[in-house]
This record gives sequence, structure tokens and C-alpha cells, in this order.
Amino acid sequence: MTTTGTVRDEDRERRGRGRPQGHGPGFEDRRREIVDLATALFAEQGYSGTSVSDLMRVTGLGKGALYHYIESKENLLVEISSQVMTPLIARMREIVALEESPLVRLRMISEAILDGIAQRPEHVWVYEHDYRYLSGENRTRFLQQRHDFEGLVFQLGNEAIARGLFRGSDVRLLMFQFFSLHKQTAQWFHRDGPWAPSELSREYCRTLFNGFAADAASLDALENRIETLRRPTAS
Amino acid sequence: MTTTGTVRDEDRERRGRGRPQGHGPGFEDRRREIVDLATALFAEQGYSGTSVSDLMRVTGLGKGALYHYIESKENLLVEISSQVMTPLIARMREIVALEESPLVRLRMISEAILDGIAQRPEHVWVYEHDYRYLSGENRTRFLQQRHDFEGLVFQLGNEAIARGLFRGSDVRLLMFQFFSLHKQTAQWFHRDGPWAPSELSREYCRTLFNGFAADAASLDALENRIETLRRPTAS
Amino acid sequence: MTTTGTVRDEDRERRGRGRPQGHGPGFEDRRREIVDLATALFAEQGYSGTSVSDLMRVTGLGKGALYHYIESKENLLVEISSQVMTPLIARMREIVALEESPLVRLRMISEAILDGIAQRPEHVWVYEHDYRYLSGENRTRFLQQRHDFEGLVFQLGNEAIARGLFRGSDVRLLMFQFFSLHKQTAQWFHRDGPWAPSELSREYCRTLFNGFAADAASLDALENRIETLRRPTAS
Amino acid sequence: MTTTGTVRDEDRERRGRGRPQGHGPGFEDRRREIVDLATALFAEQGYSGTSVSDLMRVTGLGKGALYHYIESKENLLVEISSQVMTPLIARMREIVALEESPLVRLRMISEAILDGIAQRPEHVWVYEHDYRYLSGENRTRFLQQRHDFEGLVFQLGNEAIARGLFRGSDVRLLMFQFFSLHKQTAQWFHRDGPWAPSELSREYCRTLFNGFAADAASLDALENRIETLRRPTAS
DNA sequence: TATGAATGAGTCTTCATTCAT
DNA sequence: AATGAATGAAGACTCATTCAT
Repeated sequence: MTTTGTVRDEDRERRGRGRPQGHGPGFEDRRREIVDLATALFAEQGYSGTSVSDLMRVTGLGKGALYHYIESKENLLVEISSQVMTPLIARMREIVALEESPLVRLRMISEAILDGIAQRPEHVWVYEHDYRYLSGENRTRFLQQRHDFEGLVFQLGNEAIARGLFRGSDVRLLMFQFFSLHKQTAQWFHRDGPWAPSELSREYCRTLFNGFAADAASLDALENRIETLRRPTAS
Repeated sequence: MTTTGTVRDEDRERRGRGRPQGHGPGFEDRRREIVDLATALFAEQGYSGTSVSDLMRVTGLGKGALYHYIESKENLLVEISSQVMTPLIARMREIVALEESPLVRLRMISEAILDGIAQRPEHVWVYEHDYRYLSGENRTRFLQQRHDFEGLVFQLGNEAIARGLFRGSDVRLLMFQFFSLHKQTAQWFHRDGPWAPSELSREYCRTLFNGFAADAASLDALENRIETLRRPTAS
Repeated sequence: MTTTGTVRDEDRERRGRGRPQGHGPGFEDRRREIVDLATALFAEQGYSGTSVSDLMRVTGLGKGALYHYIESKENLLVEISSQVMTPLIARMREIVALEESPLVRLRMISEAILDGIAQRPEHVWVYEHDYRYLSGENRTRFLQQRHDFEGLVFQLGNEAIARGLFRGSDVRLLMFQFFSLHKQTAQWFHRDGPWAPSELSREYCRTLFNGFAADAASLDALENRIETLRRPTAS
Repeated sequence: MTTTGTVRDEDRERRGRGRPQGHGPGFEDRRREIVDLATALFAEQGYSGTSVSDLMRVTGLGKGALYHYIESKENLLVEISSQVMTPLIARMREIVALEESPLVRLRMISEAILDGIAQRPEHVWVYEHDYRYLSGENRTRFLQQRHDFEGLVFQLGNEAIARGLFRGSDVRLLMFQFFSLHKQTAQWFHRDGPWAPSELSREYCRTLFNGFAADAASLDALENRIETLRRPTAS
């Protein structure tokens, strides 16, 4: 309930802010098309490396018509991140609210993230690289969203530690690993690659949960060998 | 007479070679300083978001003097990546050549990477985000380096699988996880943070090697629960 | 319904072609105006001595608007030479193809060249002086055009020699004289000067054809006197 | 007497103006070397297209040393034109003062010009193309020199007409032809080409003097044919 | 909805020259 | 006689955006 409400608020907020009112029926579809074309370009050349002229070229629109749809270049970046983040955060709130083991919920979040990437790998790649070019309020809102997002995962990490499912390491250290694995996926993921999001998720969680487990081998022999090699070769 | 003759000979000699570049002592140090200042700015605002004027401001140099040192803005990017990649790849080749278990060598590579990041986290962050703005030969060279880099790790991954140390999954899948963990570190690492590279390396390798182990738990119960939850809630 | 469909089809069509350039009516005229203003400046100050700011000043356009029309400064040079060379070469091919004596055809070519100069003396002056600043393909194309141009004249020169109309000197030497006379005209010709192109042409051809004639006086007395004077004045 | 005096004045003027005093013995030679290297570059890439850095490269000198010799880039242009013009004008004054037929003297001047070109074709080419980049006093002085130069030739042209050696056409028209032929020579002349200056001079003067002769054929048949062809093809 | 002309601040870079050493 | 660091104005060109139509 609360969750759903929040989502709606964000939606209304977004609509209220940038998007002009009073458009014909095909407007939203056309806009979406344009955002997707822009995303592909941004992914290839970077946001800063892509000019509005480039966008004219790929959309086939004149300057005026293009601005009619996009309002501003930065707005495209907002839209791109929004298209991935909004549904993802909504989904995450649902998952966190479930009465399941933290591991189950983390596994579900993992899959939700990877689903998001699989559906729009370029979108994710773009805002991961170029959110820096957001300015003012847009930047703040994005960072807040990201912070909320991470907070939800940290919360589950803490629960897992509390229940003895993860070793009592620093939760940040564990969760950074969780994030790292998932975020980087956008860098090499191809829609027509060999792995489905659910498979990747199983794989990642297998790595992480086994690696994080309280009873995971601490690899002492390995570390001793490293220690030996580290010492300056005497004689 | 003799003098004049000598001078002319020297002249001719110098002319023939074309003279290296025409840089005095102290040039390299100053250049290094400038590169570091630029790196900090790039990390903060992005390569494209940083103008040469910004660089003038932080270095306190005039336009001409700045270009005296940098040759071009793009060249800074080349220098930044080179400062990290060149010693890292050299170190990696040494490590790969060692007669140690693949796990030991991967662990050493892990630490080498994290050492590199710890010494110059901003440099790594910058080229990871902005190598796209390299053009032509610079881009090619960078991608080649990266490819070589990854090849060395893949090689060790394959050895580990062959020896039954990692489960016989797709080696790419395993090594992407290895890379993901390490690369993302540059995003949040601070020199004065709580973790030393060696600690991080132990931590990462513990996660990965336990997670990759042939006998790692496959977490069937977890996956079954996920499967159940995936089904549309009928009733 | 139908409407929407139609719009989409048109869109797709337009997108597919990529749209010519995006220029409205009047564009070409305005562009021509600008090229002419630029030509006047180039003639006065030289191509390199004229900055884009100078062009802004004389056209009264802002930087962006100016580039909207010219694409690049070098492109102006291309346009300038093209406006003279293209119609001239076309006309020359017509003339060469006529079944007339080589002298008649050379006389016609002479007049065609001088007509071109008379119509646009500054254009000719400009590219004669500054074609060096053309780069890459533009330069190549220009030199090729010039080579073709000269080839046509050489051909007629050879015919004239073959028919005994010109003395059997080296054809290059004769034709260099032909070119020299015509090319230099752009340097001093003024539209409101005393000579019409047809008059100049008659004058030049009278000089050249009489001078080139097989039976032209070889001025032996003159040459003997010169030879005498050349000897060191002994005594 | 008068002639010699004038030349000396010009020399003193030049020395007084730009060249610094108190240089070592090899200074003038070295300077000459540098001017020659610069000339070759200017001829190839144009004065404006050649930067002081380019000059550093070809001379093998550092910035300071280079400026020690050249004082300024524009000064090179002054020097280049001076090296050709000064001796040429001196020689011309000698020739004009001779008690010979105007044809003999024009023939001698022709050879003097062509000798100048043959000795330094690139120097001539350079100032012919780039004297525009001279500024202020330098420009004025150059144009004055050129005007004097042309005046001497016009004077002889008038004498020739007065004596009935040339037809009573406009002397400017005749002399423009004289200049055109000679000036353009710098454009295609190569030191190792097939023609010596004296041969070229004989050739040019043969063309011009036969062509200018009071009894030269007026080529009426040719002109009639042209007139016929000019008429629109009726029927 | 859509056009494309116009804006003008801003981009990176090169220039000729000066100057302390 | 020579170095190379520094200057800062000027270079050509691109940018995101606005606006009259």
C-alpha cells in the first residue's frame, strides 16, 4: 500500500516537472522512440560526445520538432535514468516488504536489477556513466534515488548478518561487492548474449552467498602462500 | 676558427636529429603535476564536463603555457590511463609467469589491481568512465591494452577450471565477476578509507574463490523458493 | 487512423533518406551573397588574413548563422573556385569539340577565360593566390581540374604546331605564355576598366599568334646586340 | 651616379630599420640560411600557412635563437622580397640608363627579371603571393618598389611606341602583357628545368615584340570567323 | 507538429612574441 | 648565441537553445 502510493507520487512529480501539457495522442510514443534512439547514441559516444545535431540525424527530425519532444538534452538523461530507476525502485520496495529470508529477498532484488539491465542495458550504461552531467535538482534527485536504492540493499545485508547468514564483516564491504557485480553487468551485457537475467542472478548469488557465508573457507593456505611471496626474496 | 667549425658541426648534428622535443629539466615533474590536477577535475566533473579553461584555473597557467605541457586535452586522458595501465600490465605479466597455483596468481593479480587503484583511484575512475573520448589510435591502443589485460586473467581462469579449482562454468562468466568486483572499487575507494588493498584483495578473493569453488553449495533450497515465488500468485 | 498511419509512413520515409540537408528556400541565394562578400574580403586581405570574425562583420551574421551557411571557411574557397572553374571547363570542352581551326578555338578559349575573369575577377584572383590553403580532397580536386584545363589547351597547341601555324617550339613553352597572359589578367582587371574581355582576347591573341607564328621574325639583330653587350666591357 | 646613390640609400634604410647591430661574424650567413629555409617553406605552404614552430623545426633552432636571427616573422617576408627586388631594381636602373634602343633595353630587363627568378624562384613566388601580409611601412615600401619597377618598364614602352617599334596601342595594355609573361614564370620555373633565363627571355621577347610590332598581322580573318561564330545560330 | 534561421557563449587549439636565464 | 617557459589574443568551429513562421 505504502509502496504503491510512493510510486504514484514519484510519477506525478515527474510529470509535473518537465513534460509539457496538452499533447496529441502519439506524443508519448514518439517521445519514447526518441529517448531510445538517443540512448543508443549516448551509449556509443557518451552523453557529452553526442550533440543535438546527432540526435536530429538519428531521429530524422528538425531542430524545432526535436525540441518539441525533448525539451532539453539534459531532460533526456533524466528520462533515461527514470525509465530504469522508477520501476526498479518500486519493485525493490515490494520485495523488501516481503516476509522472506533476507537471502531470498536479495536474490529477488538481484534478479530485478538484472532484469532491468537486460531490458535496457544501454539505458543503464548511460546513466551509470553520465549521471555526472545532470545538474541542479536533476542531479540531487538522481543521487537521492541511488541512495534510497542502496539503503534498501544495506538493510537486507544487515538482516543477513544479524541472522548469521553472512559473516559479521563490515556490511558495506559485503554490499559493495553485491553492487559491483550487478552494476558492471551493464558494461558487457548484450540482449542476444548467452545468459538470461535469472541465470546470471543465480550465478551471482551463488558466488556472493557462498563467499559471504559465515562458514566460508577463509583460505588460510592461500593467504599464507601470498604472505611468503610478499617477503623479499632473501638469499 | 676551430670554435666556429665546432659550433657548426653541433648545429648540423642537432638539426639532423630534429631535437627530441625541446623540454628542459623539471618539465616532466611539472607535467605530472598538471596531469594529476586534471585527473582530479575529470573525476569530479567528467572529462567532457571539464574545459581547458577549467584546467587553466586549477593549474594557474595561461593557455599557451598549459599547452606547452599537455599537447592536447585528449593527451591527458592517454597519460592518465597510461600511468595506471602500463605498470599494472607489466606487473601482471610477471605474476602470470610465476610457477604458482592459478589461485595464488589470481590473488596476486587482484592485489596488484587494487594497489593500482589505491595509488591512483581517480585516475582509474577517469579512464574507466571516459576512455570513450579517446579517438583514433589512442582508442585502439587503449582497447588493445584492456584486451591483453583481460586475456591474462582469462588464461588463469581456464587453468583454475582445468585443475578443478573452479567449477566448470563458462570461464567468461567467472572472470566477468572477477573484473566487476575489482573495477568498481575505483568508484568508491578513498585513500583514507578503512580498507587497505591487501585486505580488500583477501576479501574479494575469499568471496570469489569460495563462490567459484567446484564444491560450493548450489543453494538449491534458495532457488526452489525463488521458483515458487516466481509463479503467479493464484488464489 | 488513416492520418496517423500516413504521418508515420512519411516519417519513416524521411528518416530513411536522412533528409537532404535541411535548407529552406532562399538559402542558396543567401549563401551566394555570403560567398561573394567573403570573396571580396579574401581578395583584399588574403584568405589566411581574413578571419571568420571578419566574415561575421561584413555579413552581419552571428557566428552560428554564418556557419549555418558556409559549413567551413575552407568550403568558401572551394565554392569560389568552383563558381569560376565549373562553367569555364564546361565551356572549354564545347569549344575544343568544335570543328574549327586550332587558332579559332584558342581564340574562343581565350575569350571564355577572360569572360570568366571579367565576371568574377576577385574570385579568380582569390583562388589563384590561395588554392594552397585547400586541404586534402579539396586540393586534389582543384589540382585535377586545373590539370584538365591545361590539358585541353595543350592539345590545341599541339594541333597548331602540327598544322604549321605555330613554330615547332616546345609546346609547353608556348602554352605557358598563353596561360601567363590570361591568368595575370585577374590581378589588374577591373570591371569598370577600359577593356572588354573580347577586346583583351583579340589583343592577347594578336600578340601570341603573331609571336608564335612559324614565320615570325626571329629578331636576330636584336639578339646579336644583346650578345655583344653581354661580353665584359674590355678596355 | 644618381642610380648608385639611390641604391645605397635603400641599403642604409634597410639596415637602419630592422637589423640589430653588434653581431658576431657568422651572423649574416646564418641569417641568410634561415631566410632561405623559411622561403622554401613559405613557397610550399604559404606565409600564413607556415608557423614559427615550423620554422623552428626546419632550422633546428629553439624559439629564442630563431628570434635572435629573424626579429619577426614579417621581417622574413621583407627580407625575401628585398633579396630579389633590391638588386633587380638596381640592375634595371643601369639598363634603363643605357643608350640603346628601347627594344634592346626591354630585352635586357626581361633577362634581368628572369635571371632573378632563376636564381631564387621560390623567393619571387613567395612575395608575389604573400606581399599582402606585409603591414604598415613594410607594405608601403614594397608597393613603392613595385611601382618604381613598373614605371621604368612603362617608360621604355612609351619610347618604343614613340619610335614606331610598337603599335600605338595603350601602353598599359602592352606592358601588362610584358609583366604577365615574366611574373608568371616564377610559378612554374624549376632551377633544373630545360630553359635557361636567356633562352626564356629571347622566347618571350620574340613573342612580345613580334606581337606588338606596328606591322604585325591583325588577324582579320580569324576575328571575322570569331564574329561569325558569335552570332546566334539562326535557322 | 514541424521547420530551419539565428543566437552567442563556449569549445579546443595555435599563434607570434617576450623574457629570464 | 641559445634555451624553453610563459603570455594572452586570436584562430576556426560547435554547442544547446530560441523563435518567428
